[in-house]
Amino acid sequence: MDKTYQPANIETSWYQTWEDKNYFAPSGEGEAYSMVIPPPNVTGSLHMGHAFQHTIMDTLVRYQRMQGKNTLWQVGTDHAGIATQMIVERKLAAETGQTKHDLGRDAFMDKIWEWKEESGGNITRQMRRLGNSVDWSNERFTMDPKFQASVEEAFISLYDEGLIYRGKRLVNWDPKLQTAISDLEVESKEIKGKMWYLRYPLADGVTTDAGDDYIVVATTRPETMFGDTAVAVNAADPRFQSIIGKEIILPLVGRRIPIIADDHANMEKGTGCVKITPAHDFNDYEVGKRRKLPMINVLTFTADIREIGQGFNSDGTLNSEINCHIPEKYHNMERFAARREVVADFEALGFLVKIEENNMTIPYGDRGGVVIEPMLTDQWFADAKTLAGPTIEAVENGDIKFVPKQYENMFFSWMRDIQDWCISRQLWWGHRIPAFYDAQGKVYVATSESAAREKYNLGTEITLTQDNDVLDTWFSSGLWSFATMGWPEQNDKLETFHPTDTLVTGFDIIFFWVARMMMMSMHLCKDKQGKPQIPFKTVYITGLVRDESGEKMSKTKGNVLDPLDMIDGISLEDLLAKRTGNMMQPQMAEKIRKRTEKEYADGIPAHGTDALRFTLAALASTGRDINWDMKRLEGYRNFCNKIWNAARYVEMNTAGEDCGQNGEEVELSLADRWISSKLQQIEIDVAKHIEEYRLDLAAQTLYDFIWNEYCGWYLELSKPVLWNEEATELQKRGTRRTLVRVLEVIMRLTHPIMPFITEEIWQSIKTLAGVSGDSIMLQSYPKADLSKIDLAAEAEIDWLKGVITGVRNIRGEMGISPAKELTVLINNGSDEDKQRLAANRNFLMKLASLEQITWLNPGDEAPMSSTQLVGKMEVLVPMAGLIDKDAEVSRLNKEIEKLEKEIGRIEGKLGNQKFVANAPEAVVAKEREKIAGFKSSQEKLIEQREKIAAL
RNA sequence: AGGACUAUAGCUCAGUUGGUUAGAGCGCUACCUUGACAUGGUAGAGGUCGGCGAUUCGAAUUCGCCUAGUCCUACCA
Repeated sequence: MDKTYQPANIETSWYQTWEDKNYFAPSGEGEAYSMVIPPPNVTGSLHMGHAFQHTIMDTLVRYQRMQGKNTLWQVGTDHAGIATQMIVERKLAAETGQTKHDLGRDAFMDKIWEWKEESGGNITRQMRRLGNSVDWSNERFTMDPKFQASVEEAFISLYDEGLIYRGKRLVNWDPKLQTAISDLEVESKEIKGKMWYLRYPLADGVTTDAGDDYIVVATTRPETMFGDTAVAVNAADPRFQSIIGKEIILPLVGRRIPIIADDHANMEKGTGCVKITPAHDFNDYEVGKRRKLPMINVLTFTADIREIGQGFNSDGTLNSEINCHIPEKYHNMERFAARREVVADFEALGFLVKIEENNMTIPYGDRGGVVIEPMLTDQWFADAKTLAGPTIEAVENGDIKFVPKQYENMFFSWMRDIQDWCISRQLWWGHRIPAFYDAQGKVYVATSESAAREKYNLGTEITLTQDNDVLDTWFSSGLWSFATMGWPEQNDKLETFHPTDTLVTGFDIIFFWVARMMMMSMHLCKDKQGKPQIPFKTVYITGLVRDESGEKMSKTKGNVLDPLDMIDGISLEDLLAKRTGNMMQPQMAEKIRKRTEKEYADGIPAHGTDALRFTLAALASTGRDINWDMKRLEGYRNFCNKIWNAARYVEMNTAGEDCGQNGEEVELSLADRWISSKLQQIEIDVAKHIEEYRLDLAAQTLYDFIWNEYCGWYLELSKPVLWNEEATELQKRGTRRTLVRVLEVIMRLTHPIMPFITEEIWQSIKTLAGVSGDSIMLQSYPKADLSKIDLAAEAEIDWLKGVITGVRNIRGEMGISPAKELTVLINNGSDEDKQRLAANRNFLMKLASLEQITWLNPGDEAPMSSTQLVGKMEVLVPMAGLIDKDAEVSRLNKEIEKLEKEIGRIEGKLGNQKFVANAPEAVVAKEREKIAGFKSSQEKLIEQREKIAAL
């Protein structure tokens, strides 16, 4: 073994071995345990959030595999419709200046597939580097033909049941991407905007009660006024009673529109008069439906002003009666330019009453980043309300559990108020909607044109054309848990592994994905009793990985970290290139450069996969966001090095030696019995923490045991045995056997979190430990043997540690060199102390670095000494020539003061009658015991201090 | 506006059913190249647990209010 831990030397080769030997695939034996990976974007790359989730998933699946389960971790990617199409469009524009329309649909699709081939390996490469034990033999992609068939089947059966329908509705329209998007893809942002108060003149000489021949409406979107089809006032508003039913003449356009009464108009807000534009505002749309108002769409799909509006009736049918005139100067004008013009024209007419500053929230597309436009279009919708019902029940009755539980509330609040889901997208990259239209626009839903003819009995004289649109990516992702396993085909895999056990994902996609997967699975999959099948039993929600100052990592902020850079390291130059290259907002580059140079002046050194995984596990307290801390990563790399060197020590002392592999007789030292005892407790704790999704506690438990107990104490305690020429072969064999066996167990315990280093070490010591097997991956997870718990040994080691630490404390405080071997006297010891001293003299001499230990009997004269207490027993280090009187007095004072504080605190407690009367007996007794101990210690130290001070 | 979460050492975080001398890592101080490891060892320093109040014999832990921050939902003519 190398002297220092070199992760790069071991990681890739072990992964290759595991994969080649197909260890990741289900074993086919034992109880099933399954998980599906949240499918990442096929052309994307993994960020820290993925690394975090993948570490959790891999730890769970490796743990379950070692528990003997038949484990499946289903892997795959999704096609990420909008994101991928955008990238390829941008690439195309940059390379050839062409748009997708220049190429045409088929040729453009070829370009996307090329891009997928080119960049699609990224993710899977990263996953291999992260050590993820996914079942590569069953890798899936949402655009694979088989998956495509599942998507079509789902769509068609939902349509046939009436749960999918098509309609002309107002939807969220992204004018940049020119597609509809769902509510969830809209992000609200606070913005300082303006409110314009516009005068609308009353027609036919009508006046208001106040005598005005106009009314004033307030609006944040003047440019939509071309599409106004009414002005609403509240029926109860005394100011406008007399004009309800009258008309106004819409400025700039000249159209007469009615003044209607509707509760939507709030008397307290604005002027009490609201312009109603049903084709461009969700509230107005509802008003329009209630009041049967016509709708006029005045915007193009790129959100420019149309040359003439499109008129519709409130039911969505064409209305050719209504005047849709738009003044020529506005034709094809961009929406915000049009806004300025409308305001200017109103001002010129004297119709602009005032402008107010207005704080408001504006909807932006989460992908395109431009303001979303409510747009009247034909779209496909899924009846989410109906689909949601059973999923709510499943969470209510505990069939599906969220960890942490508070996310259930979030889930409920959303599901109980769910809106129909717009599932069509005006994109090319995705699953094309399996719907066909005849010349009259009548729709036929089937997998293909010929299937449609057959299903609907259509003759060849009828021409059919397929719907141009594709499905929302989340529609296909919603099928992920079961379509990856072959649904609609009923097969063994589905039967064995569905429902899956655990889903690990982030809270940000609970609605996008988790809820949709629940809806789809419960509607489309039924168990043998016909009961809706849930997709997973537990949803483990992780927090976000943020940067060191708590900010979200994002490309625009330039604070993104690639998990592989943490593993393999990266130079500052390369990191800068990564962060500032190919930016959407190049103006940020300078700021990012400065920040990166400051934080990573020397780039990032390599830490290895195991250290990264251990860090992520150690930070994974459930549901909490993680602020990434590079120092912590360094600490855990050092931990790996520690393990590595401990293993070297073990190997050096056991290789070629008799370690009792064949069950030879051994004699176990106190330390041997103690470490074995401790190990049992650790085995219980770690398994419990993993089962409870507390990987942070599991990691902490392992860290503490390995570093502080095994390395810190046990390895040191093994030296006096192994290096003692007087030790018997039985004793040496006992210690060697314990050394190597405990290490072997530690490796198995730690393997789910740190797969590589544990495999490497396990391989090199397995024979010494008397075990065989091809890989640690396939070994069983350690299980505690309660018969090995030895409380007497633990108590005796505590005593031993007390004496050693006592001497070391004197040494440290008094500045005595560790090289100086000390003489120690033991005073006021009990019979038990005497016995323990006799039994452990060898350990004490070595670990406390002593020259001599002398047991003082009652009446024996003790020299002036520095004192440490172990219980009632005094550990004395003679001061002569070594220790300064004043230093010792001040050391004692420090101790005495500490005890004084504690004694005062407990005295207060015990002096409180209510405490003594009400607290449980055991608690009171414990306090009494404590204070007695503190008092006797304090007395001894005071006595000692007086003696020394008197010198 | 409604809801959720968070606030513990200089920093990043633990603290399970109320009873601990409130812990870990990093950082800090002093000393140490002792035959696994300086990516190390030994000994230390450092916290009135965001604030106020309540319940209790006893609160970091339970409850209420407040402050700060993060997030979600809704509304904004």
